[in-house]
Amino acid sequence: MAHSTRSQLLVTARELFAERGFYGVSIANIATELGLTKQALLHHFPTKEKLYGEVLKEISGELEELLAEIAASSEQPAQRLRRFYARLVSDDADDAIRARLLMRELLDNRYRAETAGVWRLKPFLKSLIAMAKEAPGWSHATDAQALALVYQLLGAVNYYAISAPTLRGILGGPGARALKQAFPAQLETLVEAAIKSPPG
Amino acid sequence: MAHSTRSQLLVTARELFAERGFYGVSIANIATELGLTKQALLHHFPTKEKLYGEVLKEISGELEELLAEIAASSEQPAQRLRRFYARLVSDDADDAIRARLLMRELLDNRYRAETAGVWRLKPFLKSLIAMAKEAPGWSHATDAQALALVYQLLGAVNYYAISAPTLRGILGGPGARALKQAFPAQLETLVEAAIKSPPG
DNA sequence: CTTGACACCTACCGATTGGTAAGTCAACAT
DNA sequence: ATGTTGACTTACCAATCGGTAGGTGTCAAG
Repeated sequence: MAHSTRSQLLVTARELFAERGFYGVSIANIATELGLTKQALLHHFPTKEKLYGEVLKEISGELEELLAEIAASSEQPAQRLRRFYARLVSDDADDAIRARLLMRELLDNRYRAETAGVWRLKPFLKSLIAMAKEAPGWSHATDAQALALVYQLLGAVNYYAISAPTLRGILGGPGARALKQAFPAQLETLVEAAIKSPPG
Repeated sequence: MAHSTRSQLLVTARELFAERGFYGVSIANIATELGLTKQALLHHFPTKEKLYGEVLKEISGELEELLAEIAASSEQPAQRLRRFYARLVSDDADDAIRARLLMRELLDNRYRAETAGVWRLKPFLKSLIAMAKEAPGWSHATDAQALALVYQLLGAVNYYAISAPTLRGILGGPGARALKQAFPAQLETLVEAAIKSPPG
């Protein structure tokens, strides 16, 4: 049932929530996008919150999957981290949508925290910390230091990932394209430089 | 008129927009926070959009002011950049509110772009790029490369700045405090390492 | 031929949204 | 005394919000 109404609703909801935020989208918006009424949506998802929660669950699952895939590789720790961050900044439109929705959740969840099980990000961060501490020079770092590192890099990637429309506005098409081209190499440099500068 | 109703409304609006986003806050919410009716607010600001626009204008002004202040100092370029980023991650609650609101604007402005004059961030980014290109080894970098650098660092700082509640949820109080303590030093390391790794 | 489940609909609900209209009331200038 | 003005109010509006109630039509199983 890859194209069932239900899964189409989830896809559409993800896109709209990512673009306009939870309060910026009505269930009617989501349903009419597929030529349905909001009652059709409510037939598949009992409430708006539940729908949002399911979108979030899908996303956290995808993230863990991605990290697990890279963690399972036989590369060096530093190389794995580089590849992980590079992967997050891919051109894939779905990745941008996911980054936007996660950023919004980061901003909003103070007001929806426990209801949606947001702390799902916890194992994801734990894995990242573990990966960082395997890098040369980082084995003696504290968890807080390793977390600061991976979190800063996460920020470097995701901040950019959500900025595409704004940057295109500020820089214009050619400027935005030049940035898009320069960004990955600069990011790799940043990740490498950061790992090579362990604390202490 | 430092404590005029008008300026109090602007302060309250900034806080609430930062916490819940444009669509998550009603003008009635903002007004009742000060014991007023929403019509009192509409007396001072003709529409909700105009109110939001004024908040945004204030904020971009503050950012440019901060950057100008640091740019005017006699420090070395690299030192100025380090201090600028460190300043953004201060404990100041107002800084956190500003970071949250800017992040929301970054996410939302595709749908409100020209109306609110968001491209005000442009001179701010230009100044940052100029400051980066003054650092040793960066004079031959392209604008796109310098922008990639400063934008990544901006992301590293702001992503963390908006994450406080979520991280407290994930890590618990002690863990969050340890991170808060480790973050600035790690950030300085990151900025330094990044500047010392010019492209090419 | 009937039954029941499923997917979806129209009709409706009370609450809330941003905003308008038309005041009231105190302070101040003439 | 008499306007005028600024700050704020109550009363109201149509539109939209999330959600409920009670259908209709289709299709497969018995």
